[in-house]
Amino acid sequence: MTVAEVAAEVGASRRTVLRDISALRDEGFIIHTDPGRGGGLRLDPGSIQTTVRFSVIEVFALLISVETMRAAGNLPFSSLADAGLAKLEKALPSDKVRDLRRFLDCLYIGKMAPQVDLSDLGTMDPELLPAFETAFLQHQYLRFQYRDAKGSVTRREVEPQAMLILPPVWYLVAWDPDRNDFRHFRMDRIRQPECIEDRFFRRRYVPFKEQVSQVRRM
Amino acid sequence: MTVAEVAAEVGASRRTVLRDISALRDEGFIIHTDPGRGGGLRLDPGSIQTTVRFSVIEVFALLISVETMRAAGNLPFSSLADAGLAKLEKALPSDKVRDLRRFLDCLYIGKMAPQVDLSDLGTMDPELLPAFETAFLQHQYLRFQYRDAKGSVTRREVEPQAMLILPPVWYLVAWDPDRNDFRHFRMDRIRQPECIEDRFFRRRYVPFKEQVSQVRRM
DNA sequence: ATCAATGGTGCCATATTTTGGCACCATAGC
DNA sequence: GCTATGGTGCCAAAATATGGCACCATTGAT
Repeated sequence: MTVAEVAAEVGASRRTVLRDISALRDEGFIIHTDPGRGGGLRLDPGSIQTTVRFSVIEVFALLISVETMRAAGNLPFSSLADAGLAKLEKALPSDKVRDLRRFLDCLYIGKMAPQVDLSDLGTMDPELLPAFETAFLQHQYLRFQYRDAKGSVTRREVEPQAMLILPPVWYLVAWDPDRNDFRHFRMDRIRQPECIEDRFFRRRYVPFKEQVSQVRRM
Repeated sequence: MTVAEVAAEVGASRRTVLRDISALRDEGFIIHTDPGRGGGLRLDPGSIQTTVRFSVIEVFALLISVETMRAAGNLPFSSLADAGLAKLEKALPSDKVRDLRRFLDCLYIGKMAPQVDLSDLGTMDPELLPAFETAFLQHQYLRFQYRDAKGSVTRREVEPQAMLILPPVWYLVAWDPDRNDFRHFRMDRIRQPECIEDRFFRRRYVPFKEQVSQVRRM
């Protein structure tokens, strides 16, 4: 298109369109121009940028998802996804980036344990991530309802110490003060999670043995 | 904080700050106010929205990553990630959404084949996704350099028919006209991909057998 | 060589939008 | 009742965007 055509289309003057083009170039759009008779404007489609607005927790969820995928060695087209990730992370306020790092420090990934029963694999409670965010970062106790493999439901009150992924199952690794030992809880079996103001200290969690690596970032 | 304090901090008038607060509320920020002596403003931290600008191909890469993760049954905190995904998809121009769907139609995921040698697992060529986008959506031939398991390098010219994920390895499934059969190419062994204008017809690809499902969306 | 069609820039008056100040209202605590 | 707070309507002033004009550079057609 020529500048005059664009101006007619949007109902602005030639001068304004030229100014807008200059502004768009400053914003990163790549617009080729050909002067002279038969010339005009060409917008590089690859340079089109779309604007997305996220809440902080959404960025958090996306980053954790993709980081986990990377840790599983399963991130395709990584340099492009990386660029997107970098933008996501840059969008987070700096204190939230610190939180994210600390959260990822608690995240471990391993191979699937072959003997796990997947027939009843459910979805996680939507409140789980916000609850984890508080529980892990503030070292607060977590109280929840847990349905074990046999179907019996109990109420637990534990110290969240780590998260363990044995794809496709996610586990909460927590110190159970009642039983004085670590326990693994399948996240899809947790309901009604809530944090308790009381604080605890972090314990040393040694994941099973080999075959488990930490989802680290930078 | 009080409005007067905010005004002093940002160097604007009380009136302007009040106008800006009203605008922020229109944008979805949740700001509680307490009138009367000792009152002031309180910003709900959960309502903070950050603005991120993506190129179309970055959105594409992120969506493919997360969709694949979902197909692998490995998407944690899904309702929150979903909200982020929905925003990402909404940010795509509608013709690109159609492209994305068609691209995902070509994507299959299965269990890891246990006998694969992962010692030389490399990273994909950054040009691979843009090349795939053209090759799969325009049904164009793909030409590339391929280094096989023995290390010998050949040049190929094939019809891209599907992508197969056997985590953590990604394969291009393509019809090789020279050999008159389907061939599987590990994506991390592909270099210098480029599309050729010639078109081909889609062939019926039947992935191995069971254990492989399609990464479908909606 | 000349001419017309194109992008591009500088300048300035005009149009539009934003800002600041003021008066005033409602509410809550002292 | 007084004071400190958020909130609104109004209007003039300040800031910004727009449109018009003159003019330059480049390119292709005549």
